[in-house]
Amino acid sequence: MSIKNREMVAKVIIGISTNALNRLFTYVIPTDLNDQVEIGSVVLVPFGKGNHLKEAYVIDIEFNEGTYEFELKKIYEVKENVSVMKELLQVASWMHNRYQCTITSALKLMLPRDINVKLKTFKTIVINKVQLTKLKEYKLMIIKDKRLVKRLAIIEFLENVCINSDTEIYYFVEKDLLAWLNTNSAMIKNLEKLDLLERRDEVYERKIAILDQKTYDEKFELTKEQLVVSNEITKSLDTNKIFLVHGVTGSGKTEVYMNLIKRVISNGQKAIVLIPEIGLTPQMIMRFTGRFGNIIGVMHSKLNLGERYEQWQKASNNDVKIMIGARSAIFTPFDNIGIIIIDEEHEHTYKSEQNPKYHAREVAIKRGIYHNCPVVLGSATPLVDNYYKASLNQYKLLNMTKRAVANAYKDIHLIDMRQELEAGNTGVLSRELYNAISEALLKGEQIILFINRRGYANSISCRQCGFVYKCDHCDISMTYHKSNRRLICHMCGDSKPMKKECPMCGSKYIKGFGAGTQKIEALISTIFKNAKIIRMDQDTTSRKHGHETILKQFRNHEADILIGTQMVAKGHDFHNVTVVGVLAADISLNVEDYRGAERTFQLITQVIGRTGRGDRPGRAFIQTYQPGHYSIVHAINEDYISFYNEEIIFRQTMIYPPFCHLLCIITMSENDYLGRNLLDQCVSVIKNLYLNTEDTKFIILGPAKTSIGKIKGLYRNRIIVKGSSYKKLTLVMKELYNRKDKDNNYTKVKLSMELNPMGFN
DNA sequence: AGCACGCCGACT
DNA sequence: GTCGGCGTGCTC
Repeated sequence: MSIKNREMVAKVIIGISTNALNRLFTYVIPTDLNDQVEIGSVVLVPFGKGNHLKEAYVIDIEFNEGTYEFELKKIYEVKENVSVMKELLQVASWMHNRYQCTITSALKLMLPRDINVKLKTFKTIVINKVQLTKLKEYKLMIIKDKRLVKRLAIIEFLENVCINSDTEIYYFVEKDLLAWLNTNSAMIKNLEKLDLLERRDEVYERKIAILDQKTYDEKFELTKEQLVVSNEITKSLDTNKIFLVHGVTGSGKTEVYMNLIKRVISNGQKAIVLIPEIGLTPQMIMRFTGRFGNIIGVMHSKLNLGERYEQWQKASNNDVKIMIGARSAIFTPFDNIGIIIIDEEHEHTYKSEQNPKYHAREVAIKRGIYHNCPVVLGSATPLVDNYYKASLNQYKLLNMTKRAVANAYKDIHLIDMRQELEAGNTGVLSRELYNAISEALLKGEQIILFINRRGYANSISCRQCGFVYKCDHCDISMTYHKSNRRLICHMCGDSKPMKKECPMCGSKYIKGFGAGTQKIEALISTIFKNAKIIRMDQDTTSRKHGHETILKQFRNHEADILIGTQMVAKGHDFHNVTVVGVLAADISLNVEDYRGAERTFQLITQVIGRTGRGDRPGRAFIQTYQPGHYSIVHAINEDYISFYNEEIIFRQTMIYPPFCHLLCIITMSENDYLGRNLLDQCVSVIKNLYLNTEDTKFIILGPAKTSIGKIKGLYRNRIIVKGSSYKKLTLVMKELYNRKDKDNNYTKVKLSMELNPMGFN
């Protein structure tokens, strides 16, 4: 028998994301599908007792050696138009190891969500030169026939348009034509029978609104500083170096990105640009489309299935060469990537909160190695971890310290809320901020107020002296629990009693921060009764164009005061805003997370970056009970490096990342005791594990309740394992998952593990 | 994810 | 006896 005739089999992964199925299954490739099945193909296979057709992904193809103890089933169908590139198959397998996710769940990120979406088509009328001539002759034939007036009208219409067009072939959208002439398609069909025109199904291109909006900015010339940074990266375009661009707000990082991409494109390569959330940065995309036109694609969570499919296809077919998108755009099916850019790299949105809990930066670096292209991380407030890597020369640090465009004067006020209390002001607004708002309202100017609720927890602090209850071991704010009137550390589980007086100054003004955006909105509206107030938070922006609607209303001055969470602080320019305020900087500072100082620094830096952008001077007011805290002081002085120097010492002394990796293990269970018990088991396993060696010892914190102790009837408990080796911690994860799977005492307990999570809720 | 098998309690 | 609850195990 010749090799040609030997039967082939495909090794596939079934498209069901579960541990038990995270392995290869073998299917015969029917000879008639031989040409279609390739590595990376998406196929349908009969699976299980019921032989239900399931989606599967072809990982490998080999000859059928016939060494199977069971009868192989056959591949039923091959999906056209979709497949996974070989490089991305590798990425999926790498993700399985790194994040302990199923290969299927990783592969699903690399395919359009519903691969069955058909490209939408619509009837198009096509007329060529020959047909046009015939059409004219036909018109003369029927011109006197009174029964054919309608037909004549159509012909005249078509003819007129053709005369005014200078192409060889003429296209008309049938439904538009019918609407114009108030008729139906029967007439057109008759003309088709006479071969005077042709009706075709043309692919309908979904218009993605954002791609139609263009900003043509004249400024192509780079400033000296932009040029230095751009040249530095250009030198390394054929390496997989990682760059950290630390550029102050307004230093023009986008211009540098566009310059680099221009080079990459002219080399015949492609580019991926990640931004935190499309809804927040439409201007960025508009600038890109203005500069690069129709080779831009977008990919983000608010596109519908059809839109996603089309963008994916365009990337796959080389119709677009630059993909701008949120986290998932890192999986764009590009071959020959020349650069990957991650803007605002410090943003938490780059880490997925669902399985697979991947970090887009890590995937970017992985892809960068394959494509031998640079990865550029940009931020005004780099993640401490990444700045540390730059200090070790693992990343190449590039600085942009100058604003590209001169700014209006800005005026920053740090307000000590303890003094407000001393003066008898117990409200949410300091006198200074109140006055500033009143003045601005009188002048018809606008105000933005931030309430930084993210990561909010019921921390307890003294409004007279600024004291905050912190854990003695973890140096992190403790959380007050009403049930037993104790303060608990959600890192390690240690607790202490809550006293009625401040242990520092003895005052009675010791309590928690409570107000969310809604409550603040109500309070502010009673203070400024005549002002129109608009709120922007997760509740008000969940709809498809939620962000844009609210921001547009505010830009059109349909409201005087905008109250919002951190999302408001992102790159928006409101030229009529002259007052911005952070109502309680302490909320983000006193979170039960070691990143509280970092988040506070980021927030204040962003808020300050928003002021003085127009031609009017801007004023920023930062209210806090801890005006001496290094994150606040350095943010006010716009001094990242001093902040970093203090923060890195805190991380080092307390052993937090980047000086360790954190493995966060959570159990969720109807039975609180059972969940906690499983964690106790985990602790003893980890302590005795062969991986727990003297030189890289694990530090185990907890078990402790999570900050929200019970969600949907399930009690949540947690341990945190600190370790120096990422690899070892993934092996711990694997070991614990395996043991739990085998032990049927805990089938009712859900176990969830994540390495280096962005938050601790 | 499904589906079958099998073990147990409850019931015509 | 048998019906049906769900816990357990397997899927090329």
